[in-house]
Amino acid sequence: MAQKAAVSAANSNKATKTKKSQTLYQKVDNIIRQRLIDNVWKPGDALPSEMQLADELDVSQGTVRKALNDMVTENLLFRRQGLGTFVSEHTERRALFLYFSIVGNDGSRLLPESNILSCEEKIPTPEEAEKLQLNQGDMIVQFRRIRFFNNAPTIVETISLPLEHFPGFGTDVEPPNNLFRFYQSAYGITVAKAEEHLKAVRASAEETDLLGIADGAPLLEIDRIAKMLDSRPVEWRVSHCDTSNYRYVAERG
Amino acid sequence: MAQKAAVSAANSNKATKTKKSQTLYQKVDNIIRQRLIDNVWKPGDALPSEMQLADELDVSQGTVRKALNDMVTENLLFRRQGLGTFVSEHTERRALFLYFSIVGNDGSRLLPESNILSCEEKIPTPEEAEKLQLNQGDMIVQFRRIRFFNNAPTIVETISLPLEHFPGFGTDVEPPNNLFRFYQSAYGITVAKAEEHLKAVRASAEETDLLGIADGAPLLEIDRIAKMLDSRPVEWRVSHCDTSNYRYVAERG
DNA sequence: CAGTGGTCTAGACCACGCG
DNA sequence: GCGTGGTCTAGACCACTGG
Repeated sequence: MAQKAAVSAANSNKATKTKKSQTLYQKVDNIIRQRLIDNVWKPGDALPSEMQLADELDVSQGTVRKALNDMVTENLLFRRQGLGTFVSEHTERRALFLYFSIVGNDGSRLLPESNILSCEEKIPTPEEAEKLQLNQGDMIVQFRRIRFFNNAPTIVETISLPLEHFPGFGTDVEPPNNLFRFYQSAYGITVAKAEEHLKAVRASAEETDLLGIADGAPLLEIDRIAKMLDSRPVEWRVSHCDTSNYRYVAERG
Repeated sequence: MAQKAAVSAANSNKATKTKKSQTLYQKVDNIIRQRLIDNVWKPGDALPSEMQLADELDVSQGTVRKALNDMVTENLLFRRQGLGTFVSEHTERRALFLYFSIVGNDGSRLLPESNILSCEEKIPTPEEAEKLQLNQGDMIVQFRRIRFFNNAPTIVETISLPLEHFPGFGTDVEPPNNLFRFYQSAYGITVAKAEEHLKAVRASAEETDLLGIADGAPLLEIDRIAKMLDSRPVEWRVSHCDTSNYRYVAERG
């Protein structure tokens, strides 16, 4: 029989107060979250059933359910009635709807194709080190690529990664189009959330050339930090988009 | 005694199937939502307690709780332990954090001041009628304003409203800086969500002049439709922002 | 103090997916 | 048929608020 990993050693009615008051379902949440971070359960895997988890952690099914539901709303897990609870994967659809906000003027969604322009390992600039929260001496791998919608060049991207987490990236293998899925399958790194900063900028001479647009045309700059399950930054990406035929969408409220 | 408004007339164990399968808490949700739309409970009001609602609607407290919690995550309601459940208001903070995405380069949040440039009632163009889902013959009120951060002109906005919902707007009274709060207090209209479309555009000659920027400088265009509780559009706003010292922020995932 | 929402439990039945 | 998650109930106790 599996040994019980009770959430709390002493759960008597008026237990001695622990320093940090944390509810039961929060403890359950943290335990499950840690197992995702440790890759105990990998993307695509089914979790044990609610009853099994409740049994193992010595809480009621309702408490497990609340913890799981919270993680479902965070898109870390998803559930299918009659089947089970599963760890989210970075599928094409997920990349398209959760982490890619550029759509056609008619609202159509499509992942653009990519061509790598350059790739190098380098010592980070102070800005890069700060954005990726690097330690002294950490290296990064940085590459630029151009992206096409229906063969029309539309986006120029500069992507920086902490080399520590991505050994051999860009030298042993060609980076694929869907990067987040690749981070997950090749390095076990799951992108859990991202913060985007947007500005309007003038196209550089190089961008003018690459995108085939007028001199000094306006481009939409998307400056994004992507973070892992434990909130550490994993990727810094700056995208410059020609929004003549495309737009960035966001929901508020 | 208040008359019971039971959610379902016949709730026997194996009730005759209704055409649309809807769960109990969804019915409760819809009833409460409709009361918000009908202004039975106004912004700032406290709802009856969970037990009272459960009693009135003839369901358990847990079912009411689930319905209320769903609406809390939608920001329609908020709860304060020991006090009660309340209808959300468009306070300054709400406007700032939920519906205003422009922050300083250092991350500071501040609502800009506004000056009205022009205001008129007019027949909508086909595009305006489509964006606001107007019927034949409906009029709109349209005004332009310029917005300042610390006295620096930064945003030029064009705002269109269906006159039907805003009688006397712009003629009887000067539109204030915080519009959403004004829609709510003066017209009983609550903005519940919004969809934003972003592009990079060149400043027009007029904008160049108003914002004191270089000729043809890039501006961030925010094209937004704001919707009421029942999802009907109430406002179309196009903002052109000088993002030299400010940026638009969004969270993903 | 009484009343509110917040947490937790236990058990029942339903709806779904698969063999 | 069986196991899964989804819904619903009933009741207990806790934590917070205000008078």
